[in-house]
Amino acid sequence: MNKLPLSFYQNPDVVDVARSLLGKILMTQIDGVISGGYIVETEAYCGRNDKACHAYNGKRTKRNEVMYAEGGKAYVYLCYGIHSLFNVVTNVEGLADAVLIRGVYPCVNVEEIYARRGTTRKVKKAKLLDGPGKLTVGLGIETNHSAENLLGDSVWIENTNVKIKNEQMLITPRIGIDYAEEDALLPWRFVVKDFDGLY
DNA sequence: CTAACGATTCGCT
DNA sequence: GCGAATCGTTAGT
Repeated sequence: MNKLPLSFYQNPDVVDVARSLLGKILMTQIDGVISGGYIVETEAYCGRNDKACHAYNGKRTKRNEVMYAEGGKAYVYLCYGIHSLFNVVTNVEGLADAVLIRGVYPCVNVEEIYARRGTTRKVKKAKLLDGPGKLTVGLGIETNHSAENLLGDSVWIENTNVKIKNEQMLITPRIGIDYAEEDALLPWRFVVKDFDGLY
C-alpha cells in the first residue's frame, strides 16, 4: 500500500496535479472487492479563473460544495443523467480546484472490471475504461462516493514507479466544454500516448 | 413548481 | 458522423 499523501493533493497548481496523476493507480474497494487501474487521461479545472469549472467565480452549490474542501477528497457527480464522473479535489480549503479522471488502464482485478462493464474479453484492456463515465462503472464508483476522503479505504490513489515523460503525453484542450468560451481553448487535458505499449 | 441542461456513451447509418 | 437516452441539479417563475 502506497497511498498518495495529503501534500500531493494540496498542491496549489491544479494543472501540475493533473499532469502528475498520469501513471498513478486509481484504486477502489467496493463491498470488500478491490480493483484498480493506471490513470492515463486527466483534465484540470480551476475555480478562480476557468469558466468550465463548476466552481467558477466562487459559485457554490450543494453539489459542488466538496470542491471547496481541502484537497484529497472525491467529487463525483451525475452527468447527462446517466454517467458518474470522478474528480480529485485539490488545493487548500476554500480554493475549489479539481482534476477530472477521464481514462484508466485496468491492472488490478481485471476480471471484475470486465464483469462490471458487461463486456467480453474481446474488448481490449486499453479500451475498457477509456472515458470518464466508463471508468466509474468499471471501478464501481458512484455519486454516493462524493466527498469521500482519498486517504480512506474506499477510493484512493497509489504512487508508482511509472514516470510519464512530456514526450509521452498528448496535451490538448478539454473535451465537452464548448460553453466555456475562451477557456475552452486552455491546454489542460493530459493523455498518455500508447500506454498499452509501455506497460 | 417548472424547465433547460449537461466535464458522455452507445448504437445505428 | 449523428441522435437518443435519461435524471439530478440549477436557476428562474
